Amino acid sequence: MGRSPCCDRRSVKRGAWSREEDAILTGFVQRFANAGNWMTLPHKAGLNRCGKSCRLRWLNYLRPALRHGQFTDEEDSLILSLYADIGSKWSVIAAKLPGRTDNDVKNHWNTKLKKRHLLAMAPSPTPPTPATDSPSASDADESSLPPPPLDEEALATVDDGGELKHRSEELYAELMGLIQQQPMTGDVRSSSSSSLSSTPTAGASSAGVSSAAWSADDEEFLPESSGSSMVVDLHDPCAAHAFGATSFQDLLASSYDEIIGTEGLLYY
DNA sequence: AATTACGACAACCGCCTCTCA
DNA sequence: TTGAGAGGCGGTTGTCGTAAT
Repeated sequence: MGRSPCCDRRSVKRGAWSREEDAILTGFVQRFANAGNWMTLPHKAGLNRCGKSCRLRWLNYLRPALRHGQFTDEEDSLILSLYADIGSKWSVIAAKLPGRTDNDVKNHWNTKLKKRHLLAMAPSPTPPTPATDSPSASDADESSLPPPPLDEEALATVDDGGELKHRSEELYAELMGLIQQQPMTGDVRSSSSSSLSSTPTAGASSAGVSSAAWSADDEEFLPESSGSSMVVDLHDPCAAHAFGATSFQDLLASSYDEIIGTEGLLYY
């Protein structure tokens, strides 16, 4: 029996995405958000990619309002706290971190936080003396470490007004406050006009960005135009000529940095 | 200067769940 | 009710840049 692959791996391109592919995918998703599904998108958009790959690229990298770059201490603490609470439910954890994807959180965990988590879990090689037992007594960085993780039984004992739950909620509220104070400019793909709560790809489950889906039923997904920007039909050769290029491939290759606007639309 | 080790992150893989005919 | 297709998700791998040797 076995499961048939979603696409022929031999016939589709794999590996890193090019700028041109990004631009085509972004333009297509923005323009035809309600016109189909991910499996048919590559064919319609003229991309030689697997539909799943397109979806992943959009969700993890091209989507508006995504935040790339370093995680803050508050985010680290929240991730560690949530991991201790629910485990490796990266999509759930990412939903608590506006602008972060489950892949981002997962990568961050595997490269950094996992070690901190293991260090925190590891038993001390020597029994702690009363003098060194107090928090942050031996290491200045200890103060940034999360509290020791709790197992499920322990969690069950603190469900009502438990400190862990409170701490998690406090951290989240603190994080939200910090994020809202930050100007939205500066990040390459941060949206200047779309708020985090109105992320167009946010699913109905209120899970936030990580549960985003390009759903044919999602009528609120991405407006066709935004503000005074122009939306370009990538398949219209006349449009390409209007911008002084023989084709959009040429156009995209020559001016990618201007093409990808703050909302991922094709701006000019 | 060359090589190795490591960190960061993008992308892929395969299984599971959900939806719909 | 059921089976196929699509989406969602967690685990894993690949690649590239940089620090260390």
